[in-house]
Amino acid sequence: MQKEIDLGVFSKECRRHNLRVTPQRTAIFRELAKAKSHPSADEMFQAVRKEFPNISYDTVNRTLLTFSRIGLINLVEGHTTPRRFDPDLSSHHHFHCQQCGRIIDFCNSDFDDLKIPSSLLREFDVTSSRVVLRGICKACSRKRIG
Amino acid sequence: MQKEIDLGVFSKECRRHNLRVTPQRTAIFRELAKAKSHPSADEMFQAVRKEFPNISYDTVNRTLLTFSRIGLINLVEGHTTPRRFDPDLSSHHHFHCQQCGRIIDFCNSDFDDLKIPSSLLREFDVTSSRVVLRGICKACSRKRIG
DNA sequence: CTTTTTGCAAAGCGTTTGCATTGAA
DNA sequence: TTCAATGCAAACGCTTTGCAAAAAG
Repeated sequence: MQKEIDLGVFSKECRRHNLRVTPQRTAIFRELAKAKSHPSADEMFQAVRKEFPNISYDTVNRTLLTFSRIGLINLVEGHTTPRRFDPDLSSHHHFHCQQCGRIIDFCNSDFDDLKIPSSLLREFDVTSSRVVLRGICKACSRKRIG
Repeated sequence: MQKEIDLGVFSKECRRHNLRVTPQRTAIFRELAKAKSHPSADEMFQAVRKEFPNISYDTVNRTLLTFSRIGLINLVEGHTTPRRFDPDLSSHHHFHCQQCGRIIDFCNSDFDDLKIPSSLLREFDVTSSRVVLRGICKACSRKRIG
């Protein structure tokens, strides 16, 4: 089940975004293909380091941010710091702006009533569900054009 | 549109969880009712401080964590630190365990095909959607019983 | 040769900890 | 009177910054 590593796609994407193909970036890209579900920058650093002992944490962290910026990987939403608290306990959904980071609430009754498959209910004790959309908010897309 | 403040519910919930009703907690609870969408601990600190000048950041932060633990408020998922990266670009969904913090991937084709209302598409430039479930994972619920 | 990228070290930001003091029940 | 909650200050974890040296194109 090992993901196939396509270095051609990698260097093409780099060129498309005017990024240089360095040994460090290549090593990080290779390691991502082997990565377990949702690695942190530090986990990636520890892994890449084995193949590339002189690489710095910094380069790994910056490269991961670069890769997520150009869409080679994604950032995963989580309940981490700086924490945001939500006093609104009623059912609602979230739009995350990839540009400004804002999280905007919206309501949608279809999304409130999602049927959670029984296979999932057997595996998890589910207490809530939410639809999370990502993209660019109105304010940011105006800035891009203007 | 000001949310109604029910201090009765508040003190009942505190008693139910063996938490003492202190002036600090009451002030924070009051302020939460006025809060704009997703305040951070520091934003809450700045707000509560105006009514309660001697309160410490610490108390505000700890109290917010306590409130979210007993379900008086929620934590909001976001793309914050420590960051987690996802090399899997194919459509999938997430289960967040509230106990251990793990994020578990699952696939579900119904969730892949959610119809995003055109009212939302007019407001946002949506690039991806995901269902995020919260609850307790199998491993953690075994620990609770055993 | 030019411009990006790298590695390092220091700074930064928000959170957490340990502990003595205070105060709710 | 007891035990939880508070406030403070220091420690901590992870990220970011500034910059000189190295390397890609």
